[in-house]
Amino acid sequence: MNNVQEESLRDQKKNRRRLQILEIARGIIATKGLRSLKVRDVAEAAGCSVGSVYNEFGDFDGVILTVNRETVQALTARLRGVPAEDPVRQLYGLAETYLEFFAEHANLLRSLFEHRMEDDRPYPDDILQMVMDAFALMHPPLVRLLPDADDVKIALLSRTLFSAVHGIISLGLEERMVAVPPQMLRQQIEQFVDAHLAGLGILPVGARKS
Amino acid sequence: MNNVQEESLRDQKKNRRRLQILEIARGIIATKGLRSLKVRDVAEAAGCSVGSVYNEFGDFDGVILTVNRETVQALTARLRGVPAEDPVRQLYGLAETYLEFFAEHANLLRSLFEHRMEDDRPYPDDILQMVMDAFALMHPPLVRLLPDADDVKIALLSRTLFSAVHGIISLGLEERMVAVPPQMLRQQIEQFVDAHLAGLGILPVGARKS
DNA sequence: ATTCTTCTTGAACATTGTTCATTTTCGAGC
DNA sequence: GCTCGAAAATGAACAATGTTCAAGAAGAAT
Repeated sequence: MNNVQEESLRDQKKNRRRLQILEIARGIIATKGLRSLKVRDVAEAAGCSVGSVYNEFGDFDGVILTVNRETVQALTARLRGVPAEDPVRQLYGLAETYLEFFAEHANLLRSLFEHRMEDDRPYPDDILQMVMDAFALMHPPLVRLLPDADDVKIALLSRTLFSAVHGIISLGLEERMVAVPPQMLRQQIEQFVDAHLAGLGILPVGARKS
Repeated sequence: MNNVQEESLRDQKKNRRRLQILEIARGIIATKGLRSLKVRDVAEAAGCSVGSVYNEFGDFDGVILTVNRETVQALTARLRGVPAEDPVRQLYGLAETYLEFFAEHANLLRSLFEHRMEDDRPYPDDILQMVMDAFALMHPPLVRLLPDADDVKIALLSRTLFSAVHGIISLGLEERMVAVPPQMLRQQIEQFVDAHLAGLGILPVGARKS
């Protein structure tokens, strides 16, 4: 069969509109929060009817989930860009990059972590898996730093450590909680990772100041 | 003036109904999640009209916020019950008690941390303050363990550490994320606190095993 | 050009938060 | 006890928003 997608005019329009809807939805979530996302607003801004949104995404959750999927993809791409030469620096870098990304896209991240499905339908597995994979990015550097440790334990440690960083950042950036003044967050994160690595018997980065 | 509240029949009914509404709303949130909470369901279960719910709480957010307020109060009460003899044990106890409480009332805690107000109205200050106070409960034991440290730094450390524990627990208990197998969470938390305290130069609890 | 398939539309419907004129209930003064 | 005014309760109506679907439009196939 001929897989050289000779895209039909119909498909072109469909794809263009799909991207447009997503861009608009993402913009609304990012600027005004998930709770302000309304089907009619999206449809109007995209210049189509509400029915088309449903045609394309099944239901409104479908739009949200697609945005969330792209959010975690963007996050993963950013995290993968952290240099891996030095494992300790890599861990710092992952935490700080997560902080940067979260600060830039706070509402998108909240949509990813806080959105609940209607009824009790399960969250799509692929998104869960991608989040897990992102949180597992601390695994390789930890393996290098703790070569004698059990791999399963390191996997757990990776998720625990990343979850801890996530907690510090997500609460710290929540202006309503004012848990930590934002300008201090980066420093707090650094000290936190520092102390934790020291507790694991790993040399702090201070010993190798550039 | 006579403050010996001789409660009128009217006030009795009002208070009884208020408590009833809250109990029903809390039950629905706890069992089916915040998203399943509907005015009409609450009103019907409480045997009154929807108007009465509005009379008592202003709007529906008022019901949710009142439940959230009581949740953080209950949490604080539980955390205050952690023995304070030994500061290290106290820190462990706070983390484990938070885990217990979160596991028992996961949906109520999620309502507390994830609920967004309509429009952009601010979250009530008193609730924020109570959450902050709860997260500051690690302050006293940390002061005892780090007597030479700056008090402001310890305050930040307290919130950072508690936020980290919160992150580990909230993601770990999120079945949809399956970040950490629940039965291992307690152990993970223990190891986490352990490593972090060690990193701060504090003797691990192993050195003082009972 | 005709037909067939598919997509689009938007009005209608369903659900749910909110309001408010009316009715009911309670308490105070007689 | 009765009456009256204040306060509360009511629930129908309204508003906002997610969802469906019959009818029409647009593109593809012949």
